[in-house]
Amino acid sequence: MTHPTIFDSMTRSVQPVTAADGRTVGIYCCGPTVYGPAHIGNFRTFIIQDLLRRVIEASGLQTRHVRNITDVDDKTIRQSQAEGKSLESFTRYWTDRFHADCEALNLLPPHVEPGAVDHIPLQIELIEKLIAKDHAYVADDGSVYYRVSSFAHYGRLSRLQDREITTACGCGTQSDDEYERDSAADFALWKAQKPEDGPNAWPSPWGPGRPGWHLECSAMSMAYLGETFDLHSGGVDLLFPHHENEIAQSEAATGKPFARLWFHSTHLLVDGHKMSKSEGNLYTLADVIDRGYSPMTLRYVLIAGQYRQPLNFTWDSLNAAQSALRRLQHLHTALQQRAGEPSVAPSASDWGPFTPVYEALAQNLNTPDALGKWFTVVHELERALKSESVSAAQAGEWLSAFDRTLTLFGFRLDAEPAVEAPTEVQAWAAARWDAKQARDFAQADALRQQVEAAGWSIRDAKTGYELVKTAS
RNA sequence: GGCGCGGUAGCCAAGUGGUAAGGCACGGGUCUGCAAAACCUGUAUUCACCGGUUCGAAUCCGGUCCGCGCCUCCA
Repeated sequence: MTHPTIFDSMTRSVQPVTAADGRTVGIYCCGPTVYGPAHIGNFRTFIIQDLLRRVIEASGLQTRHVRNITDVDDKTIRQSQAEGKSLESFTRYWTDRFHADCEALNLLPPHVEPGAVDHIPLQIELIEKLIAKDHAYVADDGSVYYRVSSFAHYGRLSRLQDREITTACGCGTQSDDEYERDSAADFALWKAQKPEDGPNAWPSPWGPGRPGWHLECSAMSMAYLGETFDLHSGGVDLLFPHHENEIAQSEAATGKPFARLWFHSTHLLVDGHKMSKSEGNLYTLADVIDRGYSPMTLRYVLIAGQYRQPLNFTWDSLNAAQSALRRLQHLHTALQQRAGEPSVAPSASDWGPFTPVYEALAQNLNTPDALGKWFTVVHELERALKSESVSAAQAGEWLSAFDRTLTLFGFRLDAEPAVEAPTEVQAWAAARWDAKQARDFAQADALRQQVEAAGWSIRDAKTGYELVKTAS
């Protein structure tokens, strides 16, 4: 079976995903900061990571998937203060919301999901190591900074040569609270408590404060996956400075290589521009559902582009995805009917006719290619079911291979929840059926129009009819 | 300015040297009282532009134009 590969940002080349121990691939994904609903751009990254994990597991390797929850930083503190809530209850709420969205999108739960607040001592330990090795220094206010100049490899991942903040963006002036640093490129490992932080501070050898953002990922990834682990992942925007800083912190502290592979997914765009909280053009899963689309439809849209290409989100793309998904659902139903009721236990080791689909995914997670190959097979099976006499056993085999493919993509083909039509619409439809049976087609057509004007359409079958809500 | 990604049919999008996958939409057909749904079927002599290499290029090289991302919190 083809071994999965991905584009590694460090070497800028496609590399095989391997387990250093030969069995379990350790994966660390930078998770959400829980101060509001995650947007669909966040979920593009999480879904791609989910897909990667599924492909790795399908290839025969195990995974250990760690994804953190950032539950303390400027934004969580500021927002919880503004709402008069404790940081804990505030982040608890948004963490629960995040989990609900993940479940709806059929994301496999990480094996470990550590939160920054629960790992403060671990982070303090890491800072102490860095200070001891002279990679960090304590500022007058009790903050601790990482000395970027002390780490020779700094910039290797992002390839940004000039670390000084003196670029053309005109933001060369440091803000007031940054004067403590020796160099503008240095970043905070520990932030001393400020009045606006309220009670949100933890004791440390340098006084009360809280950990810097980059630190939690270094501390927790190494704690749960080891000082050197297999794969580190996140959105491209984390490449610099977040991941660069993680490398600096971790490798300076341990003297060992940090992550063996770096996996980054490109941004989701809206109207050709990056979707982000600061741009104010973000959509959430709730927005998508409000417009009448299922979470699976969103999952399809977010998978439809290769992860290294920018993907421009449009509402029309959801329509296309919905139609495509319906076709899959249809084949599934047809296979089930042909296979008969007691379907054979799936032969879980065989992709059957869907082998090219797995192959495409294993090859640098080429989702568009995989989807293309998938529909080619779908078409072939549809034709076979229609024109040839496919045995129940054959259909059963195809069905189990198809189900396996669905799982590989992470699609759940739950039947659309049946929506009850209003009683008056139901009455019109019933009257139309009677008129049709009486061959009073003029009356039947008039009633059909009435029903359609109300937003419903009638699908006749041999022995009855079905009411379906018209797509809005 | 530095670093990086990209420009393929109406839309989305594979394809990195051998003669353009797939999805959506649209046209035709089967079925239907009519429809819908479903299935069958058709649709790019051409891959931003200009040169070059080659028997052969969307694919390689050089140049031009355009879009986007990062360089600052950010998936």
